[in-house]
Amino acid sequence: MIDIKFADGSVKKFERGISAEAVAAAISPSLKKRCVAAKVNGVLVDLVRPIESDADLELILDDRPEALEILRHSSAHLMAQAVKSLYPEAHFGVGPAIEEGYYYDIDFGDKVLTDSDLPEIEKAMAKLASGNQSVSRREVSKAEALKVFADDPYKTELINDLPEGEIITLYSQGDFTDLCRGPHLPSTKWIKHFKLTSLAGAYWRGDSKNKQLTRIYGTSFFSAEELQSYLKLVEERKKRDHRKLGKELDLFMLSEYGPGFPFWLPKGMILRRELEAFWYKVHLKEGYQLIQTPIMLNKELWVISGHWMNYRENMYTSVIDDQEFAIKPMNCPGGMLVYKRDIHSYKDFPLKVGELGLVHRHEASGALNGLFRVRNFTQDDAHIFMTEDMIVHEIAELVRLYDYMYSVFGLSYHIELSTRPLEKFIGEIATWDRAEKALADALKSMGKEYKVNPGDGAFYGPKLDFKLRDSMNRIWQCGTIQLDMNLPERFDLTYVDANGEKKRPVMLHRALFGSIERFIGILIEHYAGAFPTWLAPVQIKLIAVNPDLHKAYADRVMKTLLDRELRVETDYREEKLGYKIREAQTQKIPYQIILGDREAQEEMVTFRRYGKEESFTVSLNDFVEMIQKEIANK
RNA sequence: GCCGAAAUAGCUCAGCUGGUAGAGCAACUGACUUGUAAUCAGUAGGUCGCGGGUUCAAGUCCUGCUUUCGGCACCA
Repeated sequence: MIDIKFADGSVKKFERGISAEAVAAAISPSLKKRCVAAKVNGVLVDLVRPIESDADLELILDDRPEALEILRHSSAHLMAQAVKSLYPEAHFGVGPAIEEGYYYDIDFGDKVLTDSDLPEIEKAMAKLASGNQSVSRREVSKAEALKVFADDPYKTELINDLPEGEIITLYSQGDFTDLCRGPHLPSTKWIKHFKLTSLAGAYWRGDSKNKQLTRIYGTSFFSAEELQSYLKLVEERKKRDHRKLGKELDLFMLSEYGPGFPFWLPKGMILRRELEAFWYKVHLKEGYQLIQTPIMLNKELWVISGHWMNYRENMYTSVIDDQEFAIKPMNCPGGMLVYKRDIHSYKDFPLKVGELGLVHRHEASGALNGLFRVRNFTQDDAHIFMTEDMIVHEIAELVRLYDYMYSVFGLSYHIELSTRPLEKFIGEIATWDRAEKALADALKSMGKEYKVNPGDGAFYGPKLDFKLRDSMNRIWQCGTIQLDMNLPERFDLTYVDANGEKKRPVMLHRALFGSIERFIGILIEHYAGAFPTWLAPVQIKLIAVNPDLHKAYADRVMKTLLDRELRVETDYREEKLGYKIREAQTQKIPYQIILGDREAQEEMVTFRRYGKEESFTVSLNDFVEMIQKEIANK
């Protein structure tokens, strides 16, 4: 007999070699029904794995995130089984569970799979799943595994890469066997609510030098309701797509004459200018100085900065008077020149210099995506020069600033600290260690949680990245704070210390929105195009009930609102009220004001908020006061 | 850049196996004179992304290019 200790601390005796499934069944049949897998001594295993000695046992029920991952992983296997039955020539790569589902990379040989082939695969999956095949696990030697997958070049490659002596496991269901670490569901009967979602090319082992396989994406849930609500979320994201809303709300456009170079339309321009005005205002208050450096600078500058060496393929260049020039992909080299114009004293520090700088980067054509990935964009950049002992305090100041700015938009975030790369890095390891510690200390001093990404820093220094979560539960990397141990050296930046000696300053690059263009794209989707009043391109729509009778009063109201710097549009068309309301609503204008006899007689306005049914009648002055207060509070 | 798909009126889309284009919305004109999410009627609007080819005939088939979309790779 062995002792099984449960998560609640209780201990029970069972026969040696009992499975978690049998343990669950012994407790209650209903528990067994909901069991997907088990954690034995903290290790996730199949439900049917025999437990050979005393162990801590945790049953993984179907409401656990781990359970969903197992379901999806098993769904990927089921899909592979279905594909194999339909396309016997197919060779399989890898098929993991991912954030919102699973995929499998498959080599179909000469056969080109299209979306229209997916339903057939789905059908085959459903048929196989309903067969209630049991899933079995088998441990084999490397030689044996190679024999099983002798005809499968990708699996063979994977097996060959496994360390000698490692226990290799195979999972089988019906006539299908896959190389897999597991764990898996005990039976395919669990897989009921799934869908194949899309098809794409994907490089074998994620390397663009390798052959491209066909990747089939799918998702899977334990209940029909969860699948439905996921599909609804996908629909909602599509509705909020900034490319679609940008077109519908006349914010920006793209032209095939300039792929990746967005055009800002009048309404988008207002949004953009409001955002920038806010940024300028806050940064001036924070003690930043503002500069603007040229778009295009001589190649020699980029040689000094190191960009010419490392990133030349992504830079646009041009020859002017026999001299090679490059359009800036980053603002820092220009900023360095500004710093060097003057002699600096330690008394000037921290010196905070901001720039909304338009940069150009030649992104791969396939990477372009609306405002999210463009070839020219405006970085809300700043460079902070200081002494090393100021780092902790300045980082803390920045985190406080970011915290405030993101909160204005209702965006939550988490921070990731990326540390020194293992190979490609410059400078002394001791300096890196100090810099990394300074970043971490700043966060700790503020009680901020953070995740460490070891080795993920830039070659010139460690960094903090701010990952925002939007209203659709997606993560966007926007803010960044990077310590740069490279440029001050390359540009020979100096300051004069208290002893009158020249010293090397420490420099920080930082961006808060990252790219103004991209951030606006995020805001469009985050707000679903219904911007808060301070950002809305049109804040108020004035609708005259009967243009003939009420236009004069409406014009007076408009003048008052314009005088108060509110953004107003009028609708004097000879249409039914409902028609005009509807249009204002679809344009997501925050306030609609209805003006008719009742309002004209007493200098009143009747307003209705976007998305709300009720309307309120107040004096024009009260309305102005209310909306101005709202705008001021953001 | 790579794999796959797509491009038709300002927008959203239809156009089957080839027979020189169609709807709804928007625009314009007129009627209606409107009180909270689409009043009615009419008019106009297109080198079917661009080039080449097959054919008596191409939006439709083939081909090159451009752009877009879904991914992959990339993202200092």
